[in-house]
Amino acid sequence: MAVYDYRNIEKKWQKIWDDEKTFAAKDDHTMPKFYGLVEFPYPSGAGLHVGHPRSYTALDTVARKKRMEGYNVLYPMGWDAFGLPTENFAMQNHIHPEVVTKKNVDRFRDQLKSLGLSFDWDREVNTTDPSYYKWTQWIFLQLYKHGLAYKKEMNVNYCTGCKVVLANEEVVNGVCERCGSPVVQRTKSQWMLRITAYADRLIDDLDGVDYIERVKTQQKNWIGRSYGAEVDFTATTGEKITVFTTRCDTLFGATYMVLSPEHSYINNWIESGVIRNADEVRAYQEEAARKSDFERTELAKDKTGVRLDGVEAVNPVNGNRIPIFISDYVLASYGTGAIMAVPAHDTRDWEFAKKFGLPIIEVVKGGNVQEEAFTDCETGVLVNSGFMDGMSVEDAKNAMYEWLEKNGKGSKKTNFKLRDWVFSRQRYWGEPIPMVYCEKCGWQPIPEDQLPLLLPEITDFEPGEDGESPLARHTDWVNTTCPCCGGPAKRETDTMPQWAGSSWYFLRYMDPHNDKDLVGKEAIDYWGPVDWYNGGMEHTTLHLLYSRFWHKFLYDIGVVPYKEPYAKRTSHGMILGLNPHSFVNMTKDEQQELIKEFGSEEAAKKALVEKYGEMADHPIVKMSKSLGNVVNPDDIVRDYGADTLRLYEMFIGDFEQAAPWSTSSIKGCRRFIEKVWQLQDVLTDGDAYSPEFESAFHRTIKKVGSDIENLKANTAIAALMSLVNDIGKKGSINRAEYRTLLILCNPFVPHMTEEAFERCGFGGQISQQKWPEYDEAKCIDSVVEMPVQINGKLRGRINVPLDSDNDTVLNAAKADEKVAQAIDGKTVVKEIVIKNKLVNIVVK
RNA sequence: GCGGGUAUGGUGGAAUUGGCAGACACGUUGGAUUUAGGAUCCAAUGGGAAACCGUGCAGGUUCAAGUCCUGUUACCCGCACCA
Repeated sequence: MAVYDYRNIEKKWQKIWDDEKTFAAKDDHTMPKFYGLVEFPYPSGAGLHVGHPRSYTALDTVARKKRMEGYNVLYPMGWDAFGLPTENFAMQNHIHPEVVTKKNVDRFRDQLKSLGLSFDWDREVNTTDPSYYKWTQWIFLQLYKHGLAYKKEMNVNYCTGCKVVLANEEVVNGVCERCGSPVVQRTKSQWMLRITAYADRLIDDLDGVDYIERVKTQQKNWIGRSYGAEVDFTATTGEKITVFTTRCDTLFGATYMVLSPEHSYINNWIESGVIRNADEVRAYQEEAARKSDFERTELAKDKTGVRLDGVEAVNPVNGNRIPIFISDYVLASYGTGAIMAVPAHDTRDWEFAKKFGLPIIEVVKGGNVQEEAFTDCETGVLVNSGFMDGMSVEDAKNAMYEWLEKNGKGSKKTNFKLRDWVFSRQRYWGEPIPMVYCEKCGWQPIPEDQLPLLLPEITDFEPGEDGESPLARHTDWVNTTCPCCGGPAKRETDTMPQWAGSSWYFLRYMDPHNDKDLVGKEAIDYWGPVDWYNGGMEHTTLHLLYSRFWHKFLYDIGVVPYKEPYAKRTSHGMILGLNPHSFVNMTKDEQQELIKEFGSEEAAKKALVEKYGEMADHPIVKMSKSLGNVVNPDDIVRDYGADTLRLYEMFIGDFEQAAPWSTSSIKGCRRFIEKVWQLQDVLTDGDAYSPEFESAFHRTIKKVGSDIENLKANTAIAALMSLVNDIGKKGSINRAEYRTLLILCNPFVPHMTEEAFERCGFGGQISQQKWPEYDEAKCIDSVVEMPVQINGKLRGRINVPLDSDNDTVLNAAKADEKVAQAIDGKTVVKEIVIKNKLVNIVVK
């Protein structure tokens, strides 16, 4: 009996694949290509998580199948290695981040290789490698030269824990996405990238790519485009106050105006003495500034504000004078920082008007505006609106656009929620920003032939007191000469954010060793774009958006020949763990003990929640060190084998859905692999499928193939298990059948199938074989079993030849004993036959 | 509040166009083998004694509904005063 010695089998084949470079992409550009990509990991000190292999294995099965189908496959891997955790670890342990990074990368690489993933290791990239970040810096310089990188004094999100500025995307519920510390507002001079210049294209070009729908909608919502108009009101002091509105049709209903507390006019008015309640206004402004983003959202429901006493605004369409308020429900950073308030047709304005006793004028008929704001744009009809009376909302908007243009009181305008990208970090372990500041010449880019601008070797990584970069202390590096005038100048000491290197890495894989260009023309013409990119939903509004932006910029300057980096984007669900503090996950004994202790199940659960917090109520949670429910893939590889881990991760459930890890379910996958392995012992001769299994094999080939392409590996594996169960019942398998079976299993179970293929002497390596073909006509058996229903209830089954006509089928059905019994003495009202599928006889 | 998603046995999950609900697997139970445990193999396994009843809940369309329509609830994810 063949012994399944998975440890030696897996070691053996991993070495062969490595030595022979079995999975290296070929230079033959006449072959059809397939570029599959998974998000390269951040090589953390914790090592690989069982979540990583889910994505990697899924595209690995695709890559392996595509190779067997004759594609030249590029399936690369690399390291997104700049970032805070490494720097923090380095600080605590007094080791240079470079050393830490190298150690972590080596560990990750070993772990990935132990999983038998068919990456092309010759194309490994590392974002911290100077030959790589040279090009990251080069792209920054191009952005600068094209006016898309600029320095700005601005309010930024400052993480009190990491002592670093964060992008909007990195702030979650007012706290730092990474460390959870509160985020406060600070004024700092920052490098910014003008991603907003690409806002329209980042939305519109989504139409041309094959992304799963939720990614598209999430990006669209994040970019937040809205069409409207800017309307010029006039202050009684003479200034023009411009507001943005998407509902210019309601202009006649504006009964007050609101400015954000930060609006620039306010200070002018206070200083010139126009405002009579200056103290009150000042106090409100200060209060608003003190509130963190978090508090501002917390108090979202309760509207506050102060009326400016002494100045009013004039509505351009009817000359009405309306009061002006300041309130923090109007954001300085969106639109013009000022709104016209139409309480009758906007919920927030309505709440504010009710609180401050302001008039509510209905201008769109359809609701009861004294009870609640009427915001429906579909059914309403304009009233109290002069020349627009009787129009629909849509028509009124157009009429108003026209009126505004004609009278010079405003114009159409599109606004976005998307903000420019804060690109500076006051940290050491990132790409230096290749800019120099000269007192005489201002900011100057360093000459391209001086790239890469290397990170200096330093030993003190602590951030400076007011959040200054540790590089700022290293004056010998900071002090340099101006590339423009040759005079003394200082280097930028901030570094780029974690997201920089990952914004273009997919291009470098196509041509990783090119020392002249970011990517060679021939390489990108052949390999681009990425055919299939899989990654986490958490990157939708970060990495995925940023990298699309950079790619579009590179397209604009002629570096890449196509507009969208990724033709297809899919996303995997997380692998979750069991919560050891949840009552339902405890053993019966533990539960009994708790019930004894607290009196009842309810009381026990309550006690657990008190002890461990709300989380105790959730049986399935994210894996975390503190809960001790983290599963280490190394343990699974050691105890069950890489093939079993791979098969299990693919079998665990719907790929897009989160799934709880279950170590006991792994056993079933291991059993299946052993079953397939043991079939070697019952092999018989034969160079064609045996008649009894012919249709089963054709069907399975079809199903496994299409399921892999659709990320439905779980059902592909189920089909293979069914087939193997049937073969097991027969007790033998012929060589032709076994050969096909091994190839079908290979994408999921690469090591065992290679070994079995070799032992059976089928010739060559399995990964070099052709993917089996199926014949549609042979997928169906010549005899079909059809269920027979009476009044929709199953009463019998019949076996009839494939494609039998209705009469034959009905006669066979009525000949069935149970069916005949059920019909006996009743009138047949209707007879329905669905060819090859089902019979339903309706009787009364 | 807005946007997206999910709901099927004890568990993870399957079910082309509406066409046998519960594939496949875990777990459980019984049996075989074993000194014992583990491993393996065989059998049973949605509920119910049965008629029947069963896909979050309430209706509807249909010969036929997990799937379509109307209403509703719970949970998850994203955004959150974006004018």
